[in-house]
Amino acid sequence: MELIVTRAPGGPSHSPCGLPSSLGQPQQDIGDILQQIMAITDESLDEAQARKHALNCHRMKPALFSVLCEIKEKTVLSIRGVQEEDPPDPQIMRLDNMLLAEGVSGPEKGGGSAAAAAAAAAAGGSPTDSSIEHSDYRAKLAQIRQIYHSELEKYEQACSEFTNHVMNLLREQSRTRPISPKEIERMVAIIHRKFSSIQMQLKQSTCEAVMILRSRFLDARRKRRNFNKQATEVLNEYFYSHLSNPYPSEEAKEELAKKCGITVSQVSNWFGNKRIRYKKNIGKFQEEANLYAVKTAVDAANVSAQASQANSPATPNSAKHCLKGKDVFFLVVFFSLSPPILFYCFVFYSMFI
DNA sequence: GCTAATGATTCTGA
DNA sequence: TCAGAATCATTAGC
Repeated sequence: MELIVTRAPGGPSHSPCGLPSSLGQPQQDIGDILQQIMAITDESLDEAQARKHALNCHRMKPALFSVLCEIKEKTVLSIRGVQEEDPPDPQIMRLDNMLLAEGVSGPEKGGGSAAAAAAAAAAGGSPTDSSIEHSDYRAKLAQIRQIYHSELEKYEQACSEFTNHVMNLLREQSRTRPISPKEIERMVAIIHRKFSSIQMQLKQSTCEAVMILRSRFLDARRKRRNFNKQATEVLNEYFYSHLSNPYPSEEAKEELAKKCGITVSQVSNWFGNKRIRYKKNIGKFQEEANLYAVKTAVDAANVSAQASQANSPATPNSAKHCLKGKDVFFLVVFFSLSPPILFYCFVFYSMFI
């Protein structure tokens, strides 16, 4: 690098801009200009503007600028290669994929319908229940989506504003110091990187919110629904009619599940709970046991009566009604008697029918 | 709001 | 692996 500084022949001792045009020695001249540049930051804004203007008009400015360009070029060369393009952040990619899969980012697709449906099935709810759950889930997901997009828009706007501001500043500064377009690009990249870390936090928070929503929705215990009356009756009938061995086989469980409109594991849970609770408090369940014993007996009797009726077509309908009246009677008797007597009553009832 | 009932989960032992 | 036991969380009735 060689800097040739020449004094304007016969020129004034001060430049038209008010700066001393020379100080006798070229080196001293350059040193003075540099000192003035460095001092700009310590000055007030108005003073700095005036000083900037004066420096821009200084006759030594082009020479100094070219030197700075030369130094800058070397510096940039030395750091070139260090600032390579960053590979896409795997964490951001994961978050993006998740948000896309959940329907939070990307096109709206009735986000999480599959999750909602799966959760409804897992909870064993009725179709009506599941549709209510489904719409609830979708509404909450839509809320998350809306917040996410509005925040994202804010960040993007802030990022763009800040980038423009910095670019304008650098362009302005490029008049007094050498700033290449590449440097401006690099600065923009740095700003974007900073903003993308903020964006990542937003994405992470959104993912967490979706996860919480999903876990709440999928947590069957939170959304426990009592089985309907018919299902409970079917299960109780089986339980009390197999009281000596209330352990349904897999086939029986499947059949019960089908009858009750619940899953096999729900049937298993029900029998597990029932066995333990019955064992713990037999007295409490005795009445229920009696009821189902009678019900089973009545059903059996009805089947038997229907069979005999089929064999003797002359039997009048009134007989059937009479039988039903007796059923009621025996039901009353069953409830009013103690369990040991019930057994004999049941035997008597069977014989009588 | 309290309490009993109930479905689900978790832990333990055979 | 399955059943028993304890416990949790929710629902329903008062």
